[in-house]
Amino acid sequence: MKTEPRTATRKWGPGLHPARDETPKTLAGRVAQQLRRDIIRHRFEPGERLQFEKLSKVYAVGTSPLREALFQVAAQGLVVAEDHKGFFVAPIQFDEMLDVSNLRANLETYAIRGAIREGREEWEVDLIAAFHRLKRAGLAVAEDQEDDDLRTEWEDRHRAFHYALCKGCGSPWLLHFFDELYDHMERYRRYFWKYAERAVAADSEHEAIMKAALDRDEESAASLLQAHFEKQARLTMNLRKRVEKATVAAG
Amino acid sequence: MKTEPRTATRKWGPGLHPARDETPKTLAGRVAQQLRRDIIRHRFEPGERLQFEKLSKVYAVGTSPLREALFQVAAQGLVVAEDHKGFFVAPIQFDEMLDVSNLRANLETYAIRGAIREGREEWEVDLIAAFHRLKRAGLAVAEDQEDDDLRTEWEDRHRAFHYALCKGCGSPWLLHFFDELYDHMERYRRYFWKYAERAVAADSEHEAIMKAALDRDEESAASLLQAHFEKQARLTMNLRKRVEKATVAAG
DNA sequence: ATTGTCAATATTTTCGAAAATCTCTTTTTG
DNA sequence: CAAAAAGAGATTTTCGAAAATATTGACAAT
Repeated sequence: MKTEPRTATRKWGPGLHPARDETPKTLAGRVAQQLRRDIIRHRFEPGERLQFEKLSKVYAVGTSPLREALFQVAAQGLVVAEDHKGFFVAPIQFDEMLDVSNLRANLETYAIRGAIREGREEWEVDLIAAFHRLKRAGLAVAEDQEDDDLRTEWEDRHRAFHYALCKGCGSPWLLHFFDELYDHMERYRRYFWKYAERAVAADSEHEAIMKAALDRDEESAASLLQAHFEKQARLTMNLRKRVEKATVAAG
Repeated sequence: MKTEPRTATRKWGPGLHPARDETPKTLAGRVAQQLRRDIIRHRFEPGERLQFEKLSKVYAVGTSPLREALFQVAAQGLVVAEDHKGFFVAPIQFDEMLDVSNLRANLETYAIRGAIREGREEWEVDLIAAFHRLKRAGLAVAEDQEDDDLRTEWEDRHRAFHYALCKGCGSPWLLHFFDELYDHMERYRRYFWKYAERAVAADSEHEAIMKAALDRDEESAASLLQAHFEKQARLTMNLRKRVEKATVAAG
């Protein structure tokens, strides 16, 4: 016999994504993480060209790991790749934002239903904890609406809350899509920070959703969550004209 | 002025995926396509190690494009990447198959509802055409159940039919997830060909779904589609024990 | 016998330069 | 003068070798 075929240690589920918190052990992975983060936080302009020479300096890596990182992020849609032409930061498009929002609404209501049916004690505990942390962050933001670090903390906890809601459903694929979509949504939300009144008034909605979930009331939880998404989308679209005016003026 | 910032030409939507039919202009893209195809068609064993030296010869490319291709496919979950350890063909896992199937059921029923509400004439025409092609392929397969080329043709048309069903919803993100999930599902289905009775008896279900869709009957279409998925999942799971026995015996 | 250490080997990862492709300007042609 | 062609320059893509990391097997210690 030649070589005993080694097989993958990781159990199963989509992708290579190193479980969001893990630190990648390769340059390529690290750059991918940074790049993702930097795009979400608008360190690059929407549609901006991502040149190798420039990025090589910014991230202090050679072309190989950079290229690999770019492909990873492109697979997620935060970067757009065009053969022989290069890579570009994904544009900001209102139509896409609505698409992402609608799909999230569908996915998360589906997930919460599953979680309510199958979620175990651990799910409940994590959910309550996540809400508590979100609530605290919301209060902090309300006190100082200009502090971007506080807002970032809120953003992280907001993601964690929604994730906790979905987690009990036990579908790795759904959670994978959740992550991909949430990244885009976060990017859009941050884009609107610049223009929106700084207000975090959604905590009561979050609380109501959580309570319905803990009561194992599938219908209430699902419809509250759906309404939550629709309301946020509506609020955001109200900003549309203002933003478009501002960007036109700036460009 | 320095450089007029070029921006991406592609409008928007997820990813780099070159619209499924387009031929990539780079080696990396071409290899990614081939690799995807080869994994779906089981030219590699589940869990098998994908070594650079070996793959370099198989696809006749250097390490750079190969590596980039691997990352692209890994982002989709068909390949699993482990830092400094290499790449592996995704394992075959029944739990995952069920997960994929359930999520597809949710996504496609959601899509068909949207399509029924918003789909235009073009959607109807494409759908009818796709069904007709699928039906023809089904008849061909029924005549010679051993011919793998016929089966492959059926498989392609089956994908096209489901895609046509969803397409009218007008959500690029949903269609993107559709593609990713379908690839996995096709891989699982092909895995079972080895063990299953060769029968393509689902065409009547497809026809019923299509008719409900064309009648713009959201509820019927959605529940028929849901039932379609559940039935297929049930049938497949019945094979589970047989397959497990076979693989244990082989290993 | 089992565990631990170390060196040797195999493999992945990264770099730097060559090749291929695209972009933009200039020149030629109708 | 407009439009096509050609050439120079910039950028991406690919290759081949060097560096970094994992794996294997031998040998020593408990």
